[in-house]
Amino acid sequence: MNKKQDIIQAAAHLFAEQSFEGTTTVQIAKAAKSTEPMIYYHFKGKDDLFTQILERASHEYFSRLKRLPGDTTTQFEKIANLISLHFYFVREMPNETYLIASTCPARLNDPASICKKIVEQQRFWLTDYLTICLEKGVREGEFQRVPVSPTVNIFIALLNGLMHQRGLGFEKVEGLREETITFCRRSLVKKEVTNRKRQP
Amino acid sequence: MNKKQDIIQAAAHLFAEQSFEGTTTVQIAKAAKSTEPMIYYHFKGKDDLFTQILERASHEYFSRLKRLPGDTTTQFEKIANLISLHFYFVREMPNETYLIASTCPARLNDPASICKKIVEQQRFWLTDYLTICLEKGVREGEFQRVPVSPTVNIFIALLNGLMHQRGLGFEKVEGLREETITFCRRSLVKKEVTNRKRQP
Amino acid sequence: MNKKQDIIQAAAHLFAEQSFEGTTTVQIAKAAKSTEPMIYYHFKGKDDLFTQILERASHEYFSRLKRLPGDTTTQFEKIANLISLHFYFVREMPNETYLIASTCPARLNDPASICKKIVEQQRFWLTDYLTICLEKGVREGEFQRVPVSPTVNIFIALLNGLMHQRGLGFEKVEGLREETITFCRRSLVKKEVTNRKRQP
Amino acid sequence: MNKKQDIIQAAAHLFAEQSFEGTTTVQIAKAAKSTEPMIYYHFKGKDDLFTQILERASHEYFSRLKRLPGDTTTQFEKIANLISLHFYFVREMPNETYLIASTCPARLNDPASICKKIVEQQRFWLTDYLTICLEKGVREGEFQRVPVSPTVNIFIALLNGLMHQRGLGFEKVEGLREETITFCRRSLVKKEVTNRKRQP
DNA sequence: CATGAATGAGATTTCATTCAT
DNA sequence: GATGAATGAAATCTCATTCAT
Repeated sequence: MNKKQDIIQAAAHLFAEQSFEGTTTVQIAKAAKSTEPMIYYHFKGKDDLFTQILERASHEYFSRLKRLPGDTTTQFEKIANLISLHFYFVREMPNETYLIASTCPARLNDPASICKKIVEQQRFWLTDYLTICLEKGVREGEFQRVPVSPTVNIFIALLNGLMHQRGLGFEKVEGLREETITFCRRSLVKKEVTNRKRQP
Repeated sequence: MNKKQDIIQAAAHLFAEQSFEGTTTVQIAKAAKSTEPMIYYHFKGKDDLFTQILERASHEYFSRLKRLPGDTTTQFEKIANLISLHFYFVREMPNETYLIASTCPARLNDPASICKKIVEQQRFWLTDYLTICLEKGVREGEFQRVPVSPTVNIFIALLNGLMHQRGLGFEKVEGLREETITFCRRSLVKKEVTNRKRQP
Repeated sequence: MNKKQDIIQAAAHLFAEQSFEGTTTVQIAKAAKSTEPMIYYHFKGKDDLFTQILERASHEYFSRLKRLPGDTTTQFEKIANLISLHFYFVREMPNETYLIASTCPARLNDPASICKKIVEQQRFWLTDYLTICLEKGVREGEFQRVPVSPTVNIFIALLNGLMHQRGLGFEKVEGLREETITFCRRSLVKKEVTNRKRQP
Repeated sequence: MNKKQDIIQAAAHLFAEQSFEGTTTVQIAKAAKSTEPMIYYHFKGKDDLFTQILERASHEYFSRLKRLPGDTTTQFEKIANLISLHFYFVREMPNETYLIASTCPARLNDPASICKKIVEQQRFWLTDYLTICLEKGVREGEFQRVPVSPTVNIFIALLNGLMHQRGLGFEKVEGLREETITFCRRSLVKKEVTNRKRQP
């Protein structure tokens, strides 16, 4: 179980850095301090290795999404949690995040690929989660009167952009998570409410 | 000059869909209804073809950035223009946008690649543009007191996310551009200012 | 069209000598005085090359079978013709004959293989041809009262055995074709008839 | 001694079905419900396993040949016995028969292989046996005046064809053995003799 | 006897690139 | 400009064999 993990780690790293096709099995073997046949001992092939990496990563990602608390006092807290989750995920699994956000969209044409499944599931889940938040928040007067559907998409784009941090050199920026949340709060939450909360 | 264009178009499309490494010269030739040797007649090689596509695209992108008006009445207008520019660019050159946003980050390790140049230049330019906007806007009381550096990065992430529309299935969403601008305005521009502007 | 023929020739020879799996593409390329990629230029792969060889061979074989004259004066002539045909075929296309007779039966488990098709077609055709001959010959008093079905199978076994000459070292045996025919005539054709024919 | 037998059985079956080269040690191990290292515990290697299978089979085959009664009343009985022997052998050891008849001829080029030994020995033995039978039978007036050498080869071809039953779908044909003998008797044995034998 | 893991050698296949025409 | 054929280099994958336990 040791070598297999090494291979997965090495491959995830290389796939994220060089793309799936741009990474050779020799490179993976070398990076994992193993040999090519070992890859084929543990995996059915390069595709399978890729699939397993993405399956692990997406499993972790979606299980985190599902574990998000449903009983927050405000709707915005839910959105803040969602943003934080993505920041933490990027930090803990940078390679995997990058694979999901970047490699997957490029592979949507192959319907057999897990990529299609992941991207669709992610889109569906985020849309669902955000739609409910926004509708409730607007209805209950917590949020401004924003049009739900486009706003949902703006959030998805933002989260997706944040998942690309690795390629954008955001690692060193301090306080980005908190500020992203604040940025969104200012846009969504009604002024009066915010002020009242902060003033006392 | 006809065939060359065909090749560029075909290649841009395939590179965006399958990544650079995942696309073969045979595929390009076939998609361009031409032959492999023709590719080598017009380009030095696959790398050169890729480079030329990105050069054209980035040239267009940066020249649009540079043509952004510098004499707007408000700072937010500048930001709105920047957002709009990205929406228009994505719509007009979807493949190229995708290449810049998605393929490039994966190729930052190769220092010879234009990718590095483009990504760095883009990051530099956007940072510069947004920093000036935000500092001025904050200083002049148009914007709320946002911390400049993180906010700049949030914008970059958002723009980057928007450039991935192709992979996110945003094509059908109506009014996304306008709503993105509104979303950012609500977050940045001081209420009083906005209200004053709109009320009279 | 030159190199392609060379490859086919070389491959047919090697496949017959060493079996399909026992023959490597390097060997084929070398024997054809060509290179491995050339094989893949002309054929989809080793399987395809094998398939094309067998298709050519079986096409030739079956078209010869179909060209057998139907208007012979005696039924035995038909059988003699069938035997001769196999001798000539073995002599002209020894490798291909060997492939059909020897490689094919070993590949009957793969239903996608042409092998299955060829073997079944051959069996069907020979059975048909021989059954008609024998039934007619028996009915008309030319042949002795032989049970048709087993006799058909004996002929098929005999023809199959003759197709293995290459592996049995029969090349040098003189007069084998004629004697095979005579052997079968003696067994099938009624004495009186034979005598009458020969005596006058 | 249990596992070793399992391996031999599994290997014989697979070799017959897929050829030696087309069968992998993993397949053998799996089919024998054992593991690869077990194969190497019992055999020196794949070659050795193959050799042992063929040695057993050919030993059994040749010892049956040698046990054929030499004191029959007629020469044709000897031939009938030879034919029967092959039928029984095929039925009892179908895989092994197939290996001898089909795999061996394809491996005649490798002089180290037992295949060469078996094929040559078989050919030699059958030629010897049949030649003596035929010469004696002709000389003593039991047989018609057939040319010995070609007729020997016809028999060898026929026996060889019968050994391929497995690949020809003869399993279901009833009475094939008896009819094969009758077929040959009619061709060889003088009418008068036959009649005399049968009439009283 | 038994097995999971490992490996060197080599087989099949792909691909960017070029040559001859 | 254009193309069919060719090729060197390398990528993916397989497999007989062995090691450590």
